[in-house]
Order: sequence, then structure tokens, then C-alpha cells
Amino acid sequence: MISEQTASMEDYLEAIAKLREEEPEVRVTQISKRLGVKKPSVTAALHKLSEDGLVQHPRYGTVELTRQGQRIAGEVMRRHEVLFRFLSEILGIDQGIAQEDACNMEHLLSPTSLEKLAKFVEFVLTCPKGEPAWLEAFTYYFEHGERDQEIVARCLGEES
Amino acid sequence: MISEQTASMEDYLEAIAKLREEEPEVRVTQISKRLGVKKPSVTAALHKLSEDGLVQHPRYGTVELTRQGQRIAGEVMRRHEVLFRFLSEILGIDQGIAQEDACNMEHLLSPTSLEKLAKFVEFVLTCPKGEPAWLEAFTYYFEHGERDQEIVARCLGEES
DNA sequence: GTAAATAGTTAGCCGTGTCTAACATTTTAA
DNA sequence: TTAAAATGTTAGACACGGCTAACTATTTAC
Repeated sequence: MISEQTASMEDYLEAIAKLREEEPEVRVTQISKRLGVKKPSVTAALHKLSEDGLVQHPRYGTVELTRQGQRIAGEVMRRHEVLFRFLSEILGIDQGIAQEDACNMEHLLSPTSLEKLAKFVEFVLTCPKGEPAWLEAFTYYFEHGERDQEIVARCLGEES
Repeated sequence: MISEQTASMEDYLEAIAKLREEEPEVRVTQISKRLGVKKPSVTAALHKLSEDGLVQHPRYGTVELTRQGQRIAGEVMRRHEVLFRFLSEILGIDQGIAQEDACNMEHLLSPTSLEKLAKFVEFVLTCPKGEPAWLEAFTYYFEHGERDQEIVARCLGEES
């Protein structure tokens, strides 16, 4: 079966893809360190991913993603990226926490929500004149617990 | 240990709390139907939750949340609510999908992100004159793939 | 070229959460 | 009031994903 990877298997694919970007060879030890799991867990995971046709991994050898594996890893990374940017750049959450939350949620976001969220982030961050005023207004609101009256006035005034 | 419920355990607590709101008595069968799992799974889960002091459940009897259980269930429901409103009311995602995604992610959102997101939703949806213009602009952008020029003009014009 | 260090695997365990099949209890209704 | 239906539990299995201990293979350095 190809469909329905568990969250963890996606984590492995993602880790392998990222390591591959950094180094020419990916080995069990690297994956182990990156994910913070012991080496036997990596071996077991690679075994499973091999069965599913997502990685190639000769005994005692280096790890390569198959085309399928690359595709899935790419999707996971995209979900991560979108979530991370939303959390950090729009909500203004600390990058460390944003990374963590993105890591946790990246396996669960539906395609529908992903696309909407991606567009939303894009929409906000590519505003013709930099960040829109309301984002600044949100920061104020978050920090002070109430609206900045000047911005409210503008908001009301712009009603067509 | 009280800390660190798995996602599933939180699902059970949430289901019990919701059922409790609807009916005076909560039984294994109801939980089973609501979560789409078989009854032995419910029994097993209740056993574990009992051990953790989160539910009370006499053999063959009805299920009650302890104070602790209620507290955790409340937190889960809050996370669900915030995520759901963000997805459905701000991103405009179909309610069914929004419920599903909220269900999946509600166990993973950090407190920091939760509070930020909650404020964000509140900020957007309590705009003094109903939904702000940019939300409408986002819908347009999502549907047409480009900005509504009139709204862009307004956005640029409002720069102080 | 061989011994030590490093890398990787296997075997076997644990905890979580699910299932089915079989059994026990409680409720309902004839 | 007792037989049938509904409800709930236990036992035993499985998949996932993690761990340690012990083993094997490969690499490095002397």
C-alpha cells in the first residue's frame, strides 16, 4: 500500500529529503540525530519505507528517496512551510515554537485547508505596500488587548 | 502521571464532555458511536482514563468526568473551537472539512499558538463594522487568483 | 594488515490504540 | 418471570513506533 503514511513515516521522508539537500550522502546516523530517535528505530522505519517503495536502502549503505518518496517528502515540506510562515510571519509566533507546531501539524492539514492557508499567507504577505495596516493593528490588539483607535477610525472610514 | 495525554485520550475526554452536554447519562455505546470505534476500545480507553483519574466509570455503569477530566476536556474543546472558527470563518473552508482538520490538529497546537490564533480570530471577527474589507478581498483573491484592483487602491490609499 | 572505533542491524521488549470473538450483565417485553 | 435483546467486558491478536542489548559489518588508524 502506498496511501496512508503515518505521521512518523512522513517525518522520516522529510528528514531524508532535508539531509539530502545538505549533504551528498544520507546515512542512518544522520537521520537518527536529526529526528532524535535511536538508530534501530531508523533501521526499522527504513525497512518499512522500503517495503512501501519510498526509499532505497542497501544494507549498511546510504539512503535514497525514490521518486514517490521525493514526491511525498515535497508535499510534507510544503505543508510545513505554509504552516510555519503563517504562524511566524502572520501570527508573529516565536520561530522555535512555530517550527515545532508546524512539525506537529504538518501531517494533518487537509489539502483543502493547505491551499486556502497558502493563499492566505501569500495574500497577506504580498500586499502591494508591504504588510497591510491591519496586521500591524493585530499586533497592537494582541499586545494591548484593545484596538488602536486611530486604525479603527481608518477601518470605519474606508467602508464604501 | 496526569500530564501528557495522547491524542486519543483527549478525544475520549472531549467526546464524553460533549455527550454530557447533550444527555444526562453517558454510556460506552454513545462514545463508541461518536468516535467511530468499537466498544472494547472504549472500555480499554476508559480503563486507562480511570487509572489517570480523569473519569469515573463503575462496571456496566455510566461515565463521568472527574474535575481533572473536565478541565482537560475543556481545554481540548477550546482548541477545537478556535481552530474550527479560523478555518471556517476566516479561511472560508467547508464546515465538514474544518471540523475534521480541527479535530486532527486540536491536540498539537501549543498554548502560545493557541492564544495568538484565538486573538487573531477574535480580532478579525469583531471588527467594528462586521467583517473587514480585506477578508472580502481575500475571498476574491482566492477565487480569482488576483487582487481586486478597487480594494488594492483603497489599501494603498489608506497608508498614513 | 590487523585492531579499534564507528556504523548499522537484529532480537526482543514495551506502550498505545485498534480489532474480533466470546462471554457476562443488565434491561425490556411477552 | 423469564427469554430475548441490548449493553458492556475480557481475552487475545495486530500494527505502529519507540527502546536496549547484543551482534555484525565497515572504516580508520596504527
